[in-house]
Amino acid sequence: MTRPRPKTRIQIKNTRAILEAALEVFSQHGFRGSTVDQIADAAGLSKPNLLYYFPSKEAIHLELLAGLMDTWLAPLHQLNTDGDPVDEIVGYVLRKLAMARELPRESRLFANEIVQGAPRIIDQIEGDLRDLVDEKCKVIRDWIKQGKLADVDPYHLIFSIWATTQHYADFDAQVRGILHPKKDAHFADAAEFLENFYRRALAVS
Amino acid sequence: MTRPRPKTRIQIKNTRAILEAALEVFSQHGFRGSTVDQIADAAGLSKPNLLYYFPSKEAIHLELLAGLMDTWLAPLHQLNTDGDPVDEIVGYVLRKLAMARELPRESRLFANEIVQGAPRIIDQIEGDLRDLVDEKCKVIRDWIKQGKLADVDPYHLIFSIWATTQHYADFDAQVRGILHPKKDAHFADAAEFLENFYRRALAVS
DNA sequence: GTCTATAAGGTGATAGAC
DNA sequence: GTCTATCACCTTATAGAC
Repeated sequence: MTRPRPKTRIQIKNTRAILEAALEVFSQHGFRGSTVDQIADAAGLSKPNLLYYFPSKEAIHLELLAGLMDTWLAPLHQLNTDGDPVDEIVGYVLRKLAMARELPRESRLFANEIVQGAPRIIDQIEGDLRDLVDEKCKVIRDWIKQGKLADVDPYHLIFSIWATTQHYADFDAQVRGILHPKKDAHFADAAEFLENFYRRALAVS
Repeated sequence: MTRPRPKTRIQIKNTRAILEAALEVFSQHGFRGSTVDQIADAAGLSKPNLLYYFPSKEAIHLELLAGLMDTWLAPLHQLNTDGDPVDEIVGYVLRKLAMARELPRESRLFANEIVQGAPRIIDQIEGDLRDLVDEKCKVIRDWIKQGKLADVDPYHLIFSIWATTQHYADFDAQVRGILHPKKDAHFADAAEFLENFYRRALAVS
């Protein structure tokens, strides 16, 4: 029941192995579709041993989501008030696209959770995430007022950036199915498309 | 085992009730997260009675996906070679957004399936869907050659349209969480944002 | 056509030996 | 800390009465 406190090297190693395995399994099958057995196998532990480290399947899922929130929000955090507005937005788009390429499992973990109504994460969405988005939307509004950016709704701009970039991680199976056998390394094409697209759409005319 | 062939009124009614209930349940919890019990309850039938109409849970899921493919593809089908290119693309965007508003369950049904690797639908993606996309991408390429549209990769343009519009259905929980309590009817704002956005990005300069 | 009852196997979690 | 064994429950699907 009580989790081990004074962490030995082996405890740290096993905890990490469990979280890594859980990310792999949860991102692929969703919470309900994943079994403790699968995670234990992937982590190289027995089921009871895994449940010695975490009290329940839900506890693993929660720790994963909470632990990844910072990584998830980092690219938006970096949006810099003092930079060139269009460059800043494009930079955000490209950072987010890089994250979809490098951390697709993390993206799908969140996608699975949100598509199903975000039951285990709604508090974080209406907390840290909303606060950060509100803050950055004010910055974008200022840029627009100063005539440095086309007049667009900042919230829907951010939604569009999330949608277009995460699409390449979350709907990877579809993207590959459509592009196959034409293209393999489609991320470079996506980056070029998105950069040009956002530059054209956001430039003041 | 054998499904009823000469369909009586009650059989038609029950089959429809099952598919309607299955759409509700599958779109909310995914395939693995849904139980036959839930679907039977939602359809107002007993579990054995439901399994008299469909041989298995998977059969219901398959019939749902196959039956919705046409609806799913209709907005892209309507893309008209002879229309004004920018208007045609914007029209497609708005039809797709309207579909996200009016048929969010259908959108989430596909989203759940694709996020998890599209195991039960990959053939349709690499079949009908890919053929249609290939066809329409040729049309878009022609428009670009004729100088009627900005030079963009047509495949990634279509991906961006899917992403930005379906986002409002698939990630509804997040959109509401961010916008709450500011806005309720955000679809009108989304439509305005997307129309202006695609017009600016696609106009020849 | 619809029901009750139940088979058959999976699943989260625990007990207790080592 | 880790294991084997097991419990209690859930879930898909079927059998057979009505």
